[in-house]
Amino acid sequence: MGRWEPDAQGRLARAAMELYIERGFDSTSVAEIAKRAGLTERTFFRHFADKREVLFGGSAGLQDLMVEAVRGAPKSAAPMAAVAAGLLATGPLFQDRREYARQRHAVIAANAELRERELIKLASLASALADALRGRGVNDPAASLSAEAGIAVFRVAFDRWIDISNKRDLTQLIRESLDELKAVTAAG
Amino acid sequence: MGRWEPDAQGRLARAAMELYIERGFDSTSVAEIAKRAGLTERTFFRHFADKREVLFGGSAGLQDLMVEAVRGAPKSAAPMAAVAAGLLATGPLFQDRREYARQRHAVIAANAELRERELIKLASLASALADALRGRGVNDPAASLSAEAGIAVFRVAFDRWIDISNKRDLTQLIRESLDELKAVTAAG
DNA sequence: AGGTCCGATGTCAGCTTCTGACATCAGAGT
DNA sequence: ACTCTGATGTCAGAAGCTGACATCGGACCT
Repeated sequence: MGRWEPDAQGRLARAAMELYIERGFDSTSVAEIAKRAGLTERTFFRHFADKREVLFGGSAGLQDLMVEAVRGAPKSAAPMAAVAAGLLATGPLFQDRREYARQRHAVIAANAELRERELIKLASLASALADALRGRGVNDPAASLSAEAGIAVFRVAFDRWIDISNKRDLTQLIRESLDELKAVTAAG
Repeated sequence: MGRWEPDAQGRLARAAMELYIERGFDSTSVAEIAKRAGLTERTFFRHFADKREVLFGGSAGLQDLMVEAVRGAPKSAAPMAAVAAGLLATGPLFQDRREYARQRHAVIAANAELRERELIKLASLASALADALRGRGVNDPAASLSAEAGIAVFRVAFDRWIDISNKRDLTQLIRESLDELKAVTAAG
């Protein structure tokens, strides 16, 4: 046995999530999170840059996944098709996590600061996607626009997937939203 | 003469902008801003919800302008065409403010918290646009997608307008970006 | 075995952002 | 004159976050 209980970061993340759900994000202090995890406030800030970051640890993985899929798309694929490949690659990642996604989504939706953080993560995603497209030889502004449009599609599809009345799977919803975007821009 | 110097809010905003430019956003404290404006810290927070909000006071006006233009678009206009009308309506508002826009943009770009705040303002804009479209009888997800795509276009066009090497006017850049989006989605 | 070093955590002191509660007082309205 | 309002000041304090330094089990070396 080590000097401390193992997985400090995991314990902090779980304690934080519990408290955010129990009493809301604003009403839980870092001191409380640390206490529940059996650690100190200072240690919390060694594992997470700030109180919000607890909820966004997974976003780097999502980004890598999308970027790899864009990179791996057929050379002949049009920019938007490559983006579509990126979006669709994330389906499996969320496959069995709909309930968790919904809880997390509820916590974030209830708080303006968290919504801000989520938006910047998505912006970072869009930026990474645009970079990946440029790596495929796509020029700006086509690269930026395709990436931004792709993220918009992802958001819309994800929100629909989260929606309680909706039982279709994420992949399908992404496809539908892509088609909708195509229809809408063609008609404008 | 009143009990206090007039235009407290304006003085605070100017003092803040000066300091943000001089020493960066992070390195200026609210106490300093208030001191330069000849007021107290507490008064700053009566005029601005937080330290960031100083830079985003105008966004409500922008939003109203866009929404009105979407509402006023011809009944026969397709969703994306109505959005385009909204975007193009903002051209005059920025006509003679390119230098200010550039300074403000530089301050925001240099700081993650400010970028977060900017993103949420744009998201609010997208949401208002989507509402306006629904008011025209456009259903979801077409309304959300058109609005999000419109904001993406606006961002891309605005960034290009800010770009020092670029002398074209905002309206023209918006038109070009709309066409690019159309091309890109049609090809995907 | 003994010694040394490392890295995760603790402790403490401090700054900054932001809020609530209450005081002050010029000017407007009566 | 009297009151009332609203913008500002004053004060105290919670909470987020950071730097500096201490602690000490375990890994690694000799």
